[in-house]
Amino acid sequence: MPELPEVQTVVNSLKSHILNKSIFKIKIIDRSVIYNNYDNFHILINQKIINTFRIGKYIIIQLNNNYLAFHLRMTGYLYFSKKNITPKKHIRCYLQLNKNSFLIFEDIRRFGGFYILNDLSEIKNKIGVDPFDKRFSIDWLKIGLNNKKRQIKSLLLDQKFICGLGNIYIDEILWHSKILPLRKSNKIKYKEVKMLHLFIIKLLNDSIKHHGTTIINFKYDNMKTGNYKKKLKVYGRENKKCFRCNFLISKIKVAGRSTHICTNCQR
DNA sequence: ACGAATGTTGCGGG
DNA sequence: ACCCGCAACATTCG
Repeated sequence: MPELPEVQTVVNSLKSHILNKSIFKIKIIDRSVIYNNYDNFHILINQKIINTFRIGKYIIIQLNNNYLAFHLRMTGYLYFSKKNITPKKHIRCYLQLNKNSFLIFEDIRRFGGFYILNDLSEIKNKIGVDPFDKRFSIDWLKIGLNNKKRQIKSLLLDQKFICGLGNIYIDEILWHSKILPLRKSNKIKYKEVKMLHLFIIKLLNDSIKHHGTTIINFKYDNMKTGNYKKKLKVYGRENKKCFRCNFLISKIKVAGRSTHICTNCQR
């Protein structure tokens, strides 16, 4: 579920609670939550949290000597709590920061987890350009799209190309840009690239302002949900009227993912 | 009641 | 290079 705006929302909500606190205790309830280095996790004890930020869809927690890189995948929920409420069913691990401070990771489907890293190169090497990076320009996007012959939606889903977009925002961005998701990336015209570039930035920013989109599971802080769902134009609106032309929105599969389009005004 | 679907990613195979 | 299907897993929907 969580895409860039949801991940940013989580980072923003955690920051003031966890910054400058040290790790006092680590409880791993489900071993599969650590993507690497399982045996080493005790090295984190007594390290201080000196920063937290986002890279792509990763939540980075910077410590004195290491980084934790959390990925929420579909149903991850990372939040700060003043109480230890670990008997809850889907809690996979937690960090106790001090007597009344816990950083808790819940995950219903158990796909999420974190890496323990010495530096961020491993993460940076496996993802592409962030939409808020200076490198993300119209010309860069044009070259990147036209160098490949992939379905535009499939390419936008590829985190090695652009990191942070996912199924919901891609449907929304393509609707705003009036582009069908099945179009080949090398056939996208300059004018369309300009639209894509504009709406990628605009929709992500708008969504961050609304604390992201909650369809089913996404939560941040203490059970708060995102409000951007109200702004969605196509996602989840199959058989409803297109806000631009009143044609009925249809739902198809593209790149194996549910995809919402207006076949009248997207070309 | 049971198969399908759910916002993610990574892999193997054609 | 690119596309597809499947896998990981738990829950909900039709």
